[in-house]
Amino acid sequence: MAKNDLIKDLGPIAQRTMADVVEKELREYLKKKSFKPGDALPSENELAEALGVSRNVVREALSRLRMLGMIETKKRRGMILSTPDILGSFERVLDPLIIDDSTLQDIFELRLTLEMGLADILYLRKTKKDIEELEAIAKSQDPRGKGQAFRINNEIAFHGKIYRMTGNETLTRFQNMLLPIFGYVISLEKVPQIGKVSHIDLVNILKDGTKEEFRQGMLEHLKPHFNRLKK
Amino acid sequence: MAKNDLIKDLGPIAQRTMADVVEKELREYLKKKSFKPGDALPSENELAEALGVSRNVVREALSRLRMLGMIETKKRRGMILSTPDILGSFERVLDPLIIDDSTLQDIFELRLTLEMGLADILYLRKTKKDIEELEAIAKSQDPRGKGQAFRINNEIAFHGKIYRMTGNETLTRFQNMLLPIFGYVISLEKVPQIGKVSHIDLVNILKDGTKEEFRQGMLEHLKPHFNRLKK
DNA sequence: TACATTTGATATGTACTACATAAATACAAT
DNA sequence: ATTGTATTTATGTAGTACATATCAAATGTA
Repeated sequence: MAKNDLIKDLGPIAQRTMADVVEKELREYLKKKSFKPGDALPSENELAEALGVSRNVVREALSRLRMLGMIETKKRRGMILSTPDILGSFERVLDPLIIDDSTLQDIFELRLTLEMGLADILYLRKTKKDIEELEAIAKSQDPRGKGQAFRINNEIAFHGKIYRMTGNETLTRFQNMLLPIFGYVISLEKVPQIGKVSHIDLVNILKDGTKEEFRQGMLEHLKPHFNRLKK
Repeated sequence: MAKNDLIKDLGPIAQRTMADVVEKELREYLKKKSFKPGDALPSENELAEALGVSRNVVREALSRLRMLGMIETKKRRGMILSTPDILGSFERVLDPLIIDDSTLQDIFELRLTLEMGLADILYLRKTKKDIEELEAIAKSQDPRGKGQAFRINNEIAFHGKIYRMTGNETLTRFQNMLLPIFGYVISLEKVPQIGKVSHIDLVNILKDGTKEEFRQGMLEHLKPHFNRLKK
């Protein structure tokens, strides 16, 4: 049997460390006991003894949960369960340089999907004031290009404002995190292309147009990106 | 000055532990040296000595990076940088029970946004075979309710298939993670409501209809959820 | 009694040591 | 050339020790 086949059939044995096990164990423990935010956890020593591992291992596992914001620790008081920032952990990993190309492409498409799906919530929440601010941003953007960096900043300012207009903080933060990826993928293209519908056009649609018109306008605006998608 | 103002102005001093600092330090180190996946890292002892902390602290920081999939460790060989699973960390935190209500609502809307934005990529990639499979799923679903659990499973199967049809693995996994949240928020409503457009209707649109018709159909299908959104 | 101060106990944070274990390397043997 | 053996090295785990912050109780004071 060829070596490649062997690798395919067997693969490396996943060797889990005690810290891995304890992390999982703790997570299940928290779930099982249905701890609520603010509830106190047993001390590190108690956990270590109960699990039959060294305090060291417990601390490595706790360190992970702490990073995710699932627990907070105070000296003497002990540890309490808290409500994690769900995007915090995400943020740590979103570096274009360490993400594989396939996933980068996926994220690129994910962002396009969000952009095309915004219209409904946007039209539910947009205010006159918001549109005025968006217009100000769009007008400050000279269509005559001043280089790649300037163009990308424009994009960020404009689209970022649109997300903020939805009033959805998680969504806004999320798209903000996706921006570097998006920018990275765009930077790979040789000749930057611009859609037929400009930012100003979109603002005008937001003023008088319907949801459907806005969606159509956004599609046109993003057309160059959609055109690059592979079937 | 009232106490609340004080808290607002000053806030608690964020007491960062050495592990926090080392984690950040390591992350910057990896970035600065522009390590690529597969590259070997210094040993724990070397890192500890260089940073002037105990090996213990270094291990707590490394444990976090290991959880995120940023590094892999093998005995004797040492540590190597690897490409993290960007959704892996996300998954760990997505428990409806520990997320605050405001964020739950945000995620609910995020999922609706994705659903409404899918049409373009879906129409780019859908195949005849996919539609047939989707139809099979839709037809196996008896519209006469068999209880909440059955209805939710139907939703998951059908919409899950739609996401898979986009060929975007990250997107598919992402929505799969959002499902528990979505289900949880829905379960809070007293009287379950069903949109005018059924799954079978959506399949039929996919067969013959346009992108815009599909989007309109999806909007109708999700109408009960959209109606619950607050302005 | 009410309030301020001191003291003690406790849980986390950090350091250090020790050893088991796995794995790469070199070398010997069949 | 493949297999077996010894050595070395880095991680994985255990355990001890102590600093530090903080809660709680005890003590002192008006």
